[in-house]
Amino acid sequence: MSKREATGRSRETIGNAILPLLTRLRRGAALDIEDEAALTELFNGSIRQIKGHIDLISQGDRPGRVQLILSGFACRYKILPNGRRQIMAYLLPGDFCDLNVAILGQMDHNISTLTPCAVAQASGSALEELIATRSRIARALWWANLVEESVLREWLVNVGQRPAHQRVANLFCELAWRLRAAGLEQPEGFDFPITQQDLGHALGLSAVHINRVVQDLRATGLIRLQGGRLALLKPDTLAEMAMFDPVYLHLGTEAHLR
Amino acid sequence: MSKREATGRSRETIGNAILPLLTRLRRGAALDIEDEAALTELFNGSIRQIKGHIDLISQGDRPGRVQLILSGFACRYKILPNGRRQIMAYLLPGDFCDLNVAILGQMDHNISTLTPCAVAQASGSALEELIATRSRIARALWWANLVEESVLREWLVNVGQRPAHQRVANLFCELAWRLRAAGLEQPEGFDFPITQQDLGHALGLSAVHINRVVQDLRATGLIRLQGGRLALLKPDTLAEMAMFDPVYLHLGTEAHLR
DNA sequence: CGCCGCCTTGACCACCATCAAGTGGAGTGG
DNA sequence: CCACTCCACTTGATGGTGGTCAAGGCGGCG
Repeated sequence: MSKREATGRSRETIGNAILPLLTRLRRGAALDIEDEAALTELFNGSIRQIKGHIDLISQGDRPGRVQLILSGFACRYKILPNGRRQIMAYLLPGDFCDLNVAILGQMDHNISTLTPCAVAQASGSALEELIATRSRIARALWWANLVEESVLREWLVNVGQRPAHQRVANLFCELAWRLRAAGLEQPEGFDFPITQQDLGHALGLSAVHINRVVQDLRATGLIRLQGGRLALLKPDTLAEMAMFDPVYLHLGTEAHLR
Repeated sequence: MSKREATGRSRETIGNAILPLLTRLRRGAALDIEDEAALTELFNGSIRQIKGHIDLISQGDRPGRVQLILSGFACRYKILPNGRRQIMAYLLPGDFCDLNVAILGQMDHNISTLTPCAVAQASGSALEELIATRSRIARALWWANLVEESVLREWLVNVGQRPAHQRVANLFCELAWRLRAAGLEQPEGFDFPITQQDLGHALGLSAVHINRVVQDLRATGLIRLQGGRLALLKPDTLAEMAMFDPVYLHLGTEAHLR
């Protein structure tokens, strides 16, 4: 979880890989064709293919660039002096890694890949200029940031108030809804490459207990989870027992699973 | 915690009550005299005195105004269908209540006072104009928002990974550092009007257990907590046992307690 | 083929929730 | 001035949720 980056770097065109970002921003702000072109151009041409379990940026860094996940899963996390680790967000395609560091000045946590990822990067100054000159883009980025904060609040509720089985079910629902919204749903469920260890670190539970809960959810026919794929077999039942209410995801009214 | 507001409303001048906000924003962004005057003017003239345990804004609201805490304590919270309550932030003087709703469009949680509060409000459209025309102010507000998010991340770490006594100690440290930074420190500690019930709701612990932990902290001479006042008797020892590292508060390098 | 990471299952027990009863101070009304 | 109420704090007893430790199975990859 903390090898330092030693990875391929290539000049590919970004192509459709920017789509998850654009479809998401469209929900929250009115972008015109030029705005979208400017964003696409911003991240075009500097794409890196990064292996799993590599740090993208670490606490204390003051980078002059901003990174965007194009494919794969990543996470924000902190490690305490006693070695305990808390994951504070899962980053899916279309999520920014470190927009905040451009404003805050310094990273106060780490970001690492969970799976192999394609990551685009843009220079901080180019982004700053876009923010200064295109107010719609500035607003859209702020909006995306606020949605992330909203998700974070719900995670705190989850860890603070819900028993283990509800926590796990809730996270499964959230990821399913988000992946669907990003257009990453597939006939037989979703790619789900997160280990039970990493689920535990996100939910404040031990890997052993995650396993027992997953067994239960399987036994009651609510989910199928095997071979790195997750399918919600009874999304409504699962959402209800988890007290999952997708409002906090700010996906808009049209986003429903079934 | 959910009476609806029925409170005095008066036309006072804001005077020095705006200072906690300005001193905080100065840490994160360069504001000139005109910027500060514009912010002061924005909130001037519409100040409400609100009693304790009154909702300032509720989930689902779409208000056309933004509220700022001038004095007193408030909190963000959510209530689950089963009645459990999670506090997601304590709001101190100088904190915005609902800046995010101006961008997100809809509140996804509630805000209520914990004690009697003085609250200033500004119209959303006036704020929007300020953001559009004064880029330094826009940046400062975004910065304040990101600091809040950083605090939220640390709360998740706290609830997810730390045992009860560290959680409590950590929260005490955070509030002491923040109150000191806001200029609200007093010779004999701080005003600390938060009930043990509300501490529990913030930390994911029962009020009974909070009480036992507080007893321990008192017995070991680390804190004094009585009569609505809190004093950290051995700040360094407390911070160390709590694994408290104030970096996440983004107070700047000068902010140390002793 | 052999190693390594992840998943799985069992045994044990600690931390913390819940329930319950009692104390004490502040405010109110007689 | 005193009874009364209300709320926050306090303390004890009991039990459950979930952590820790340990060992074994299984699949992927070098």
